[in-house]
Amino acid sequence: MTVSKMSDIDPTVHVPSVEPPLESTALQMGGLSELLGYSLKRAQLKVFEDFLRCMAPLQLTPAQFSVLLLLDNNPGRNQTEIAHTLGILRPNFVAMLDVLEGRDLLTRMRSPSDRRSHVLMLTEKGRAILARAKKLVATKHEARLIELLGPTHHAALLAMLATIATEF
Amino acid sequence: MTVSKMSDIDPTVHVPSVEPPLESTALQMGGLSELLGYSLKRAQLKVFEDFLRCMAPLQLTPAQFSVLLLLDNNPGRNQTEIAHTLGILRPNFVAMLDVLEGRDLLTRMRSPSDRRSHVLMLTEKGRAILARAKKLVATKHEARLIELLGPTHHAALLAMLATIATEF
DNA sequence: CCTTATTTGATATGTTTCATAACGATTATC
DNA sequence: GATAATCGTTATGAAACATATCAAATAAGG
Repeated sequence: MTVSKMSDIDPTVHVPSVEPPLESTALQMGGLSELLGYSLKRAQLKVFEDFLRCMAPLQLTPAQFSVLLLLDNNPGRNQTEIAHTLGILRPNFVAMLDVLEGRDLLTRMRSPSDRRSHVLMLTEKGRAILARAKKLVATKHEARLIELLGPTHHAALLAMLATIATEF
Repeated sequence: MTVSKMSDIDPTVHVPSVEPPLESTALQMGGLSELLGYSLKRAQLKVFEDFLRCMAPLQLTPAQFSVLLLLDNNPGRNQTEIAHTLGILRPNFVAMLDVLEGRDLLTRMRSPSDRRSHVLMLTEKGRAILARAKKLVATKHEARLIELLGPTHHAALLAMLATIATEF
């Protein structure tokens, strides 16, 4: 509390109304900042923004990066499996793959065992881009976040977010 | 590490290949879960989902709730100011206000001092809905999150998200 | 004053993201 | 062998997000 009590104010003294040079005062958030969802969204937007900046030389969105990373760690999976674990609906995944395949970062191959499904695999170029992307993410993006929060807090934050994502 | 060393395995013993009843094994996340942006997005989606569930009886989205809350704490502000502090672009704010005004939760009044701008104010109904909404958020929504994380972790999480949102 | 610039709410428009229904081809089930 | 389920795909729509522009009102500069 920085405001004086009424009894402290001498009515004979001219108080120069301490707020005049304020250019349209900042708004009261009214507890909005204490809403986890609000802070989550705000933080997420900032983080994605920075991700895009760091990844600008490779022209990869967060979603595209996650697809390449998942393919690299799970070769031979089909579209349904990859899309599902990323929370992407299959119809929307098609156009996404069209773009990545058009950039020659991955290939769709008809599976010999089940000729309905496509086996997804990173191309040589796809693996190269992913390697560079992982370096950029680690050194430019995530490193900045760790620097801001400290490694301990950063780890704690990750753990709490995982808890929410899986157990909420 | 739950995997035995090779030297621990007796080659004469039949190991029943511990993975057979797995229906299309879970995918390797390949470090994706350690990406703050990924976990942030996942957690944010879950939280918003729950917010909508809790708010279903009042039919308020997170964005609509934030507008009502901000108006209640900052009466007499115009559209530009409210929209700006919420990170909403003015053109998109118009339709949002049309809906809320159509539901008789707020009113647009031409300002006497500056007849370009609209002074926004909650109606009686708007204040009533907001009061019920705040109760629902506190008792159903945020309470569940605090129960999941514990009050201390919940507070720490809020603080870190605020740090990211403001200083990143 | 009078001209010029800026601001406010609004419209139009486009892009991106997200969600649902349905189809042909293939495979599984009974 | 008929029926059902699954795969990738297309079509389509709703919602969120962004840009350019407008008329009206106000502010600023000469």
